[in-house]
Amino acid sequence: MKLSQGVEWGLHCAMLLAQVPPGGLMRRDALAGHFGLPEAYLSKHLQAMTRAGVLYANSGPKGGYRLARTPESITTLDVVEAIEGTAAPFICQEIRQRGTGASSPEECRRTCMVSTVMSQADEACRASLRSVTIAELVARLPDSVRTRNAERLPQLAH
Amino acid sequence: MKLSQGVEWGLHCAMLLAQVPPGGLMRRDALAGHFGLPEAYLSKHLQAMTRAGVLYANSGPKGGYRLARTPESITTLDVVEAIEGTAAPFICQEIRQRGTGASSPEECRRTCMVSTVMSQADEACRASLRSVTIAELVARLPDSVRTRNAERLPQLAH
DNA sequence: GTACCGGTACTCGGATATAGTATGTCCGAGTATGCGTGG
DNA sequence: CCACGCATACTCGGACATACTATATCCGAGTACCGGTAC
Repeated sequence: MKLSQGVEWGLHCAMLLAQVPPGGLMRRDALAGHFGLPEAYLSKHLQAMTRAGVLYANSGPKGGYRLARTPESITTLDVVEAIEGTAAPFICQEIRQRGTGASSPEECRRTCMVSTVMSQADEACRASLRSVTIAELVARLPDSVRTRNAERLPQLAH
Repeated sequence: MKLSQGVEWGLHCAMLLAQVPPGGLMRRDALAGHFGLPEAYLSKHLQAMTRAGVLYANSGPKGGYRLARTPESITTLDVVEAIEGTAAPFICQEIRQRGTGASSPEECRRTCMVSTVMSQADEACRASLRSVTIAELVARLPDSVRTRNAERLPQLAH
């Protein structure tokens, strides 16, 4: 059940990219250096976010990453699903239909209660993540951090 | 992020044990046979639930498992935590304090927003699981299943 | 002087090793039973 | 006949292999730039 640490990296990177001036691209090594992360491994997560349509990437000189949409339209759930995958964490194996105490297909027309409860918990978790956007995360950063980024990022981006 | 399949096994076993007549113990092989599960591996999860105080186990002849408490006082969260562990799925590594863009300890007096959001989602998930008890899961089983269990279980338990 | 072309340097993307955890299995510790024995 | 002690069979508990996924890294595909060259 442990959550990948890549989620933390992805969210912080998304927050940082949200603070880059419009039109600016930020290179992979700049992102990695800003947070002290291994660039080679970070690339995997950035790649996943790009595939999921959260980031937009450009190759070649003057290339780099930027958000694919506005920070207001990107939720934390988008980032988590981009990295962890959209598959449900719980997959019912219908063990109620197996073994000596197996239920008949008739009795299984309704979804297994265990599966239902787990799905509800999953949905509650997703709803919580969906309710917060990247823009809101950035807005709640300390003022000093935002101002420092506003000063440093134009130099790192291009 | 994938959830262990042992959770499904544990919940179904807890539901079944809740239907055993009071005072009756159910052996491990009976549980495994009822659901068609590998007995050797199931023992690991039953062991975890016993350690967590969800189940009570008795060794020797006439031994077996029973619920440690009433089905009304055992929540699905209890079972999930017993098997998956109580550790939070997300652990903040404070990458905001690392790298060239590191924030000062002053700016980090407040908890990292990323960590906060993830904790809220985790708490939402737990609250959802906590709101459903084993007794309620059993109550929502099809009548035919409950009656069949009421007939079969006294033979399997002792 | 200008437009075209080729080479070059730089960026991201996917294929490739390694480590840690979930999965699956086995044998040993502990216990109530049942029998044999002695009083 | 009764009580005690011992051997036994049966149960769960934890130590031991294996498979899969997350972690970590590297090199190749693609692109924009820059300089040289021909007109």
